Amino acid sequence: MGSDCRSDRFKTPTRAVQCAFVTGMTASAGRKGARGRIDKRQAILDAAFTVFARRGYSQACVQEIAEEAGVAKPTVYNHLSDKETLFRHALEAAAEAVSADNLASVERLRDPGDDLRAALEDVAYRMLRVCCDERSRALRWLTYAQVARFPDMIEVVQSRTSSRLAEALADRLARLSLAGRLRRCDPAQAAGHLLALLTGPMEARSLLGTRKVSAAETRTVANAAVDTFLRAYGPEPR
Amino acid sequence: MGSDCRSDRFKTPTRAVQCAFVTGMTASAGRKGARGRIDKRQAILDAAFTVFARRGYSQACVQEIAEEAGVAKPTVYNHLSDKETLFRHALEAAAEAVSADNLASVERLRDPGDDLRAALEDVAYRMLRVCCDERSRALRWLTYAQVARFPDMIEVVQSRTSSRLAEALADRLARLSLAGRLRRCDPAQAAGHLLALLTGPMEARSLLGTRKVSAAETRTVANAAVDTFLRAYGPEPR
DNA sequence: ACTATGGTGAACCCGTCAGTTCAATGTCAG
DNA sequence: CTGACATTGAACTGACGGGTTCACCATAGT
Repeated sequence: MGSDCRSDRFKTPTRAVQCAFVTGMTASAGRKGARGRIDKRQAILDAAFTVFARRGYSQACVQEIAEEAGVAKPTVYNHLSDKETLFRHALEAAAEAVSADNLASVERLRDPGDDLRAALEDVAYRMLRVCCDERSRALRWLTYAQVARFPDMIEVVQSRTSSRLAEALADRLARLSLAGRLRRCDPAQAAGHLLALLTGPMEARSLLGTRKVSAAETRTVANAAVDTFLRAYGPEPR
Repeated sequence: MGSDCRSDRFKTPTRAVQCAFVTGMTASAGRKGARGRIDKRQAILDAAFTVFARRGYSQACVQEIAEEAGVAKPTVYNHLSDKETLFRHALEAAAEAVSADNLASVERLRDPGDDLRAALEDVAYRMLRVCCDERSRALRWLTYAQVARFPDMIEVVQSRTSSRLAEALADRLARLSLAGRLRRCDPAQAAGHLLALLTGPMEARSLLGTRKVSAAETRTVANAAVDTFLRAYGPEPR
């Protein structure tokens, strides 16, 4: 069987690519059984996000996505009709994953303990980490970059990330306000302001994500934001 | 005479080419009748930004830029060597124009009068108007969208817009702090926080610029930001 | 062993578009 | 008038890439 067509089997199996990029799921090896098809679909979606994040939409070619997924090009089209569908599904999955991470961070405000400032600083740092990691950055970038082509994706992504995060944070701040640990205020506005104080300076420092920001620097940004936030929204002196 | 037409491929971008299109002009148009002595190069750069803003980089074709400028395609290549050069020059000019507008807004803080809050609200509203108008939005969008292809443009644009604005604002805040009208603080951080409080909520409301935000709503955002800012950075009660 | 299912590589069609060439035209300098 | 030169429309080249087709193959379930 060593005919010409089999002679190129020395291609490295890039099948073990990081599926964790989008889904955060463990890279369950693709047993080529009944589940093979599902694994492939997942691998393709993961690879799509990876490549789109690397090249941008128009520069990413389906061939590269196929290679990244360790799959042939026709297989890609077999699972997802075309490039646009690929893009939409990949972004939506990534948005969902980011959302989960964000909500997990905020949840820590449910029991802030005695030291509210410390709790806020902790949550702030975690949110910055999530908001500025590679996946999150790529997601925002891709969405923003393709406004002209897919304007509806803004709504899809925004609702799953910023909006959901702001709402969850507002919930926690409302409780804190009611408990007298923050002054009486509009919790939605307070949440918006806290998030702005965090992400705004962070984006400036990272030059829209192109420059690496150290953990210490991130902590500084987080603490400064919390300080300003507490000056503005902390409990009234009575 | 336009003797430099062919020879300026590598000419420095010296003259900040005023991208008039950004100032709200509508496809100004070198009308074919007036084909005498208009500066074609200017028209081409204006048209380039207009079309890039409309379609994005890769979707914009040089043919359309030529038509927008009222010029033939070879003429475009006669003035600017290729599409990339077109893009870089157009963006840089737009950044320069946005910078000028931003600095003009901040300059109003030089003599804030008796009512600091009112002065800040006025300046905040003006900055929001500048930061969120069509030209500014298109500029940020294009820069962000082409990070993968032209990573260096981030630096070019950022330094002329965000950074320059933040510095100018920090200058004014430093004076106010020294005059006892704000508490003692790091002016750079204060400026960063004020800008974040303004642009963050604004971007959320406008869905990254896709939704129109009314003047009244903009005012609300500005006033809320100033309120929070003054609570955090206002003069200490002593 | 047989067949069905889905995967595979390679070639292919086709549209788009950057960048070029060219002959013709318009405009000015002298 | 004439020559120099920018400009123009149109046609052309070459690259690139989305999407399809097809003949072939590998494995699973029977």
